[in-house]
Amino acid sequence: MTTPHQPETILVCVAWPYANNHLHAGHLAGAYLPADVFARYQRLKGNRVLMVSGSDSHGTPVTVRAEQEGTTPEAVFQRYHRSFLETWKGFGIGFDLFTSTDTANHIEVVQEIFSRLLERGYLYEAEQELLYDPVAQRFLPDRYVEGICPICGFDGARGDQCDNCGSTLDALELKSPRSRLSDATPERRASNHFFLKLSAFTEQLQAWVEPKDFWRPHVRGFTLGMLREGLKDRAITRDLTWGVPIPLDGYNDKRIYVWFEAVIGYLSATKEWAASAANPTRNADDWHDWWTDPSARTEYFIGKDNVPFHTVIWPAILMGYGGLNLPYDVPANQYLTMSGTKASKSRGGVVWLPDYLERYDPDPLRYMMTANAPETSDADFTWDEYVRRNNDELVARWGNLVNRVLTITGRNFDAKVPEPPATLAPESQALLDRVDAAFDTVGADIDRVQLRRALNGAMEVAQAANQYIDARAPWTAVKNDREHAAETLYVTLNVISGLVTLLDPVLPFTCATAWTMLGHTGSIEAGGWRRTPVLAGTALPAPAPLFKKLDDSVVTDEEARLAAQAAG
RNA sequence: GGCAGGGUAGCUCAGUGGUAGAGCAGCGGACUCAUAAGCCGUUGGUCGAGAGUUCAAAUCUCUCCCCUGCUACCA
Repeated sequence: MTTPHQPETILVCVAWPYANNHLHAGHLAGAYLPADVFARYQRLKGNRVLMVSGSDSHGTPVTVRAEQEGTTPEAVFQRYHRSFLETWKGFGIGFDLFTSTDTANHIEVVQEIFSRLLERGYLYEAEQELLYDPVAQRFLPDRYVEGICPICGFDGARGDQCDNCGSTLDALELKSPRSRLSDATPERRASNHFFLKLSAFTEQLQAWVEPKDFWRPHVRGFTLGMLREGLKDRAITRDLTWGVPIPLDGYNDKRIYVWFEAVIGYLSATKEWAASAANPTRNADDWHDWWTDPSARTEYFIGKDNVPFHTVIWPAILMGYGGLNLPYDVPANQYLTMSGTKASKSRGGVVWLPDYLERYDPDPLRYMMTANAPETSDADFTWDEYVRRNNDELVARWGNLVNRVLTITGRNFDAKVPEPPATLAPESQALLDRVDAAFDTVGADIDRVQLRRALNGAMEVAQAANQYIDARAPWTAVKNDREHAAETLYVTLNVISGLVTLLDPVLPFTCATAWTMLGHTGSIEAGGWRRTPVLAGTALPAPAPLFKKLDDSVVTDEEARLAAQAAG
């Protein structure tokens, strides 16, 4: 039983992936999957949801990859942008718009924000001394410089940090510095840049974050700690030619840098969507509904490495600009580790998503990553656990429940939903009540982005249904008490119907199949966040298993694949 | 070094003041509709270490140890 409610307006913002490589399992677990589960639930609930993100086409990694391949940043970005779109399709990540930072609209929005912040005195120009690679003819970010650590003497320390002793460094301190791009010795050069006056927002940010007691402890704690230490102004421009141009004369060789510009993508994507054919009203001003109506919720799904940009820098930009909604929540996930090691685009040893889809179905990975999501601490992915969850939980507990009930009904009741008695037995009514109540509890969990708990709550109902069936043994009753069996199957089919909707946010592909096997027409989403009743007499199509049981050889095969990848 | 998160059964993890929990693995049992799945029972933990507060602490305070991440020109 769900209570009627006013539809909410919710913007689901998801991190913008660097378009410099394919996506791996860590991306999915960290941001894209939780965002999609959340958005699917909100749509089922009848809320007005817009889910946006896009490829980050700028940034050093894209440029570096292009140089390594002897091609252009545009070509690199285009290639991986297409890969991302395929990945979303394959895993059912339902963006309303997945654009990129390489659009005229985005550039316009970024420049408008830049100009207003400059006008208001939140940007200022100052000179800074940087390392320049004379061979590659580029200024070097700290981490692209290597040299001898001034603290421990380790040769191979990066400009930002020494991997040997863990010290935080300034690239200018390194002894015998060399560029990681060309091996050349970098030279010092002064350059003028625009700085964002973050220091001006410390108190305002503190007052904003302090009451957010519903934020995840690691997100809120990290943010408050950072504010306590005090914010330093940051340069938001770079000496580059690939990026958003500065909207002033005389800065042709400089660009606005990604960390300032990419977060603005949430706003520019909303504007792009509003003006596009995807918006039913075709009213370009609709972006206001998500950004200037204070009742709208904006939720940001990101990995923990992205927290400062979404709880400090982006809010500061919004405060400086004025009149736009600040983030409601930033449910950042921790990391997904691969058999104990951190997933990394560069280091390998990861499960690449396009590769996964060539061999397996999307729902089992969606399930596994929701059940074991890195919500409070890092979570480990192992193929052993993947196979176990698939076989024990999806196949055995849930898929088998559907299959056994549909099979018994098909064989004994002419493939039609049996007629229940006028009054249901107490245990029958209790089970139906339990499913209906789960819509409130599971829904509340998803709304707070406690997806692990939500999924667990739904799966407990599946377990209760198995217990109910076992206790009432319809396979026996069908021979000596048909009415008893009819009641059991009628009730269980209805419980399954509820479970299909409860599980749909996590398992959209298999739930769509199960939905039709229950004789329902239309979409699950149209049915809403409630148990869609299965009516007596409805014809049931022939059932088929929802999930495939996986052989243990999957574990050894995939582990060998990972090992080969890490070695090669 | 600083900051943050975490350290609970063999494994993956719930559990923020009131007699230690789930799933899996192990062991035993009853059933047989179902992808040999499902169900019942059971073995197993000095809740990282120590001290403190309390009638009572996994849960609050302090110290220490270990793991992970961040430390702001990677985003």
